[in-house]
Amino acid sequence: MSRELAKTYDPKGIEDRLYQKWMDKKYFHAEVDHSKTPFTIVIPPPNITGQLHMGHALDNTMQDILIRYKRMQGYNALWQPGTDHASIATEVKIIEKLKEEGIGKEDLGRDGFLKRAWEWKKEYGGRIIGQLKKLGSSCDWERERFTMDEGCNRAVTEVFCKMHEKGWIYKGSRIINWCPVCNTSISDAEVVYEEQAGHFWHIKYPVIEDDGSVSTTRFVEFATTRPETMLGDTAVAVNPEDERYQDIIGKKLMLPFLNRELPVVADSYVDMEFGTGVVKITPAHDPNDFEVGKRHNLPEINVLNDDATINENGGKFCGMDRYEARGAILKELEEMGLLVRIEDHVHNVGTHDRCKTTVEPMIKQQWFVKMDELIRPAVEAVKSGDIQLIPKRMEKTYFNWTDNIRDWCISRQLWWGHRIPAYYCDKCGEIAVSADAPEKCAKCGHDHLTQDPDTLDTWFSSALWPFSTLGWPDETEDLKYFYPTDVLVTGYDIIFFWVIRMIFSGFEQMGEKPFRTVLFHGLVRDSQGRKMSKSLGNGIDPLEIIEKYGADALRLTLITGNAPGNDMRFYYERVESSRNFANKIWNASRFIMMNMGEPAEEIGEEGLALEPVDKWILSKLNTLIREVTDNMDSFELGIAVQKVYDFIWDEFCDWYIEMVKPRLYNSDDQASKTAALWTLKNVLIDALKLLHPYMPFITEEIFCSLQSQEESIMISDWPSYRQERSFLREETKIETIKEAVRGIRNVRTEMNVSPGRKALVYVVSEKEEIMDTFTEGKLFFASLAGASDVLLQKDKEGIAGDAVSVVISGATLYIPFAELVDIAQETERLKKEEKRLCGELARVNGMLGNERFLSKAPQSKIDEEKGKLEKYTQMLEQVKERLSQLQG
RNA sequence: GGAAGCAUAGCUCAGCUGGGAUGAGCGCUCGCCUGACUAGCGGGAGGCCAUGGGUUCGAGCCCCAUUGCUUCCACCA
Repeated sequence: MSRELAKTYDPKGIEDRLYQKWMDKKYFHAEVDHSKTPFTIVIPPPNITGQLHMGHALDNTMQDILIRYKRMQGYNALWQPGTDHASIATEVKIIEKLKEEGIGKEDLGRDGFLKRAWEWKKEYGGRIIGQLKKLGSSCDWERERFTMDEGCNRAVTEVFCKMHEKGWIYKGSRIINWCPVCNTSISDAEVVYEEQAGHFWHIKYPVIEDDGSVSTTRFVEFATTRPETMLGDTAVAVNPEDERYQDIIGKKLMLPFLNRELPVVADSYVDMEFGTGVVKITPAHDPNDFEVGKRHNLPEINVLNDDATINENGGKFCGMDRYEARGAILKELEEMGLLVRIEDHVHNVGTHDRCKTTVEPMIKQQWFVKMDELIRPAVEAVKSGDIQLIPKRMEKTYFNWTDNIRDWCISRQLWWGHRIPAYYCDKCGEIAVSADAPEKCAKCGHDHLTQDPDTLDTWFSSALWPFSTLGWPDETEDLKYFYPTDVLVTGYDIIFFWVIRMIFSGFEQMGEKPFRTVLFHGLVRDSQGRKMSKSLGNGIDPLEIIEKYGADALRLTLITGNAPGNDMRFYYERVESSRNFANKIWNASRFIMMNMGEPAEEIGEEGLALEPVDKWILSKLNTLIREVTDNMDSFELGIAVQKVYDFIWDEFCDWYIEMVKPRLYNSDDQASKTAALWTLKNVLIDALKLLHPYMPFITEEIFCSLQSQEESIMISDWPSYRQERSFLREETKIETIKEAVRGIRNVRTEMNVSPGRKALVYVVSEKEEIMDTFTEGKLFFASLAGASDVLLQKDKEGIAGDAVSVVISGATLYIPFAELVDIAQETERLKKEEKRLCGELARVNGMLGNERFLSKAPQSKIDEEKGKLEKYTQMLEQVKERLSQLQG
């Protein structure tokens, strides 16, 4: 076997090869196994129209980390994948494509259109799956689902029928948001408000006098931002308390153009302070007016067609576009002297989040889900902590929505989606809701019924995702075993669209929450903090990053330096730094393999001549294992990997490997060399395991070449904390050495060691502890400023006082510590230290002298402080002694 | 109008339930091609933790106010 490995790590080829291997071995696959505890995550299904973007990359990296971690811990880990039909997004795309071919949606007809849609799905639906694989996602692809597959369709129909029977799904006339371009109603959540500069048109209507004549002197003035809606006015309202208008309440006004009589009604909805205190009421085109209309029994007159042109109720303006009509109406009003003035006005205009068209509130027959009862268990679950939101502050956002919930408009005038299972009798109009088309009308017996043409909001099926993917409505073993799922990972931006709806659906259909924990992440923004968007052209393609730096580097970048739920900025520099880390591990492993020679037979831990350095790194590793595991259990993914990163780079590479080199190069002591090699290899392996969830590819690649018999790191055991590997004494010892070495390095710069020479540093000390640490043997460390090699050794002759002796080019120098430093500098440093220690002591004394602290603080804390008191007192004494030496 | 978040090194951010800012990456600077790694090694300079009060033995962290930025919700004609 060749040990020749490239000097730099190149993920190209390696990643694809390993992913294929994992697939072949079926490591991602999970089946019901009652001997193991399940751990389940359902993927937020990406749209079939979608391409992998940074948000997906982050979301799926987090899920993969959790899944791989739990899998290594021995859980039966299932990551359930699938895609979303994304009704409106897909339909819009297909229409666009048809447009290029010069075909309209209507030309194809419903069936023809759906055929095209399925072709689209077949062609593009798999694209994003392939991209998720590039990222390393360990989903169980054998279980891949689609929101419009047979099972999900059944789930949707079942839920619709059940809820309809319960009376929680109803059909009704309401003001809904209508998108004239997409030609469909949209839910409140899909409306985005945009601030736009507009106008306030002050208009007046003439009063109809008691004798029936239209007054030429008495008018009522009001202001509007949408003059064209006047065609649908059926009243004018004032506040009942408003003194100014008491005389006209109950009178009638004349609506220009249409000669409709408008009653003046009194309603407390009107704000006296705002504008003129008069509001025109258009029940068919404004949600508030609709309510007023209901209270006063006003007629609802719809003046718009679905394409936002004026309909036959608009008199002579019939056929005009809404904005064209606005101009025409204003012009005529002006000519009639009814336009009083025009004011500039900035207001918020509702637009459709998909196409940015200004939505038009319209009165329509739509299907709704009644929310008040349904939402209750969903509120309770979060309140009681049955479902945990991370970070916790997301609960406020959650309750803000649940507290103000309105009925959910679920019908869409689209073709691509789940068709509503409602059938209308052609003869008597009776509605029948059922999974299968009824043969005849239950009321009149007529045998011809027509299905509702509308489809359901795309989130209706997504809401069922955690259990529909596990087989619901059938009572499957999967469902019993894997449900409820454990964690849902998603962005905070779809908390209303999706998270809440899954929660209430889970409780309603399953009688149980869909997941225990929701882990939110923020948005990935560009380096200037802007949202990545197509229109700005500032999107960064994760696949390009993977291509250039590798999936591991991308994953590490996305997961570090960011707290849950916070937005993050994407920097290429950070990807480079991640890539550099991959390279660092690669080279550390290369170093170890070079020294191992041919893959050696496994050496047992017992009987090893472990030296203090070995015990030190093992002890450090042991602590790391405990901390990382704790962090991951509390979903602190970024913190966990940061610790692994620091351990590998600083402790393992920069210190341990350097300290162990002399033992490897001068192999006179075989037992010592063996111990070093064993430690190198085993520490590396455990570190790789801790890193594997984050950087699956490189860890696997190294793991496999490091030990030929183990087939994969991803099914190896997660390292566990071992008490017997906690070597506190050795830790202290090596930390002392590190401090000494750093100290020597600092003075070294002033020693003018000529480049390319070797230096030997002998350390002489009366203090047994320091002696011991240096007698670890020949400690090698690189780059003591100018010296190409430096060896630290115990001096055999011994010189009083703390000192180092340096051998440069054959000449030996014994340098007491105190002389190595600039006395003025050192004095200053020591004085600072003294001051700090005095401060510390004051602090500790303050605490220990405080009765409230002593009575309230836990005993461990008090002991800790007592320990510090002792330590600081000692240190202060030493500092004082050194100071007096320097000054003396 | 209501709500939430953020303000810590030049930049981007970590700092867990109040207990020493040896914070991290990048950048900058000085010295090094040292037998794993220049995608590297070693050193260094950068912070009255936004402002003003308060609670506490002790505040980056808790409370109040102020300023600036971001986001979400509601939408008043």
